Amino acid sequence: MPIRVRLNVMLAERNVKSKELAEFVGITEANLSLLKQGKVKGVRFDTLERICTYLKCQPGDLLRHEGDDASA
Amino acid sequence: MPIRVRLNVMLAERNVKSKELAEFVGITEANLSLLKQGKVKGVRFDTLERICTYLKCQPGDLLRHEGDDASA
DNA sequence: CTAATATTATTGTTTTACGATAATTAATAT
DNA sequence: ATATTAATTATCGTAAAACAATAATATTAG
Repeated sequence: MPIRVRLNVMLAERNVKSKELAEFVGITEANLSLLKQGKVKGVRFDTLERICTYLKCQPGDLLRHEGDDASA
Repeated sequence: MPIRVRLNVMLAERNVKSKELAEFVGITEANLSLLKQGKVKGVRFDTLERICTYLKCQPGDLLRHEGDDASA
């Protein structure tokens, strides 16, 4: 069970455009899109940090580890 | 304000040895130590995932973004 | 349709996570 | 003190991948 990137949800909730976040973070829209779609294998902390700063959230809001709960 | 890696705390709380976590995750003790000390610039999701699995925790328990609260 | 936004695709570069190893430094006994 | 264990730090090397730059498609909205 992988780590799920919830950036998509966060952006939708706050009605933040990819472009403005990408500009603030300092990465291209293309790469931000890949991150949003969960198509990257990892993330650098400085990138994560800037995203958190802009969205005023914690890494835990963006990254979720699903599948270790024993809720039957 | 950077991302703080709280792995150190988590291991201490659960009394987990670096060696056993390193073996489970599939990385060397040396690299796990670097991650623990916050001396890496990023992390791969599959590594993060295995750590979360072993510690039965969420990424948010391991990574914290500090310094964006406006508690005056 | 047009226009704005977002995704995907390509190519290339640079960064770096990580392995492998060894040495050093704590701790924890004995 | 001295083993024994655990953890950190240090080198060197490599493979992976984050990222840039760009262009081509979607997707969505008017």
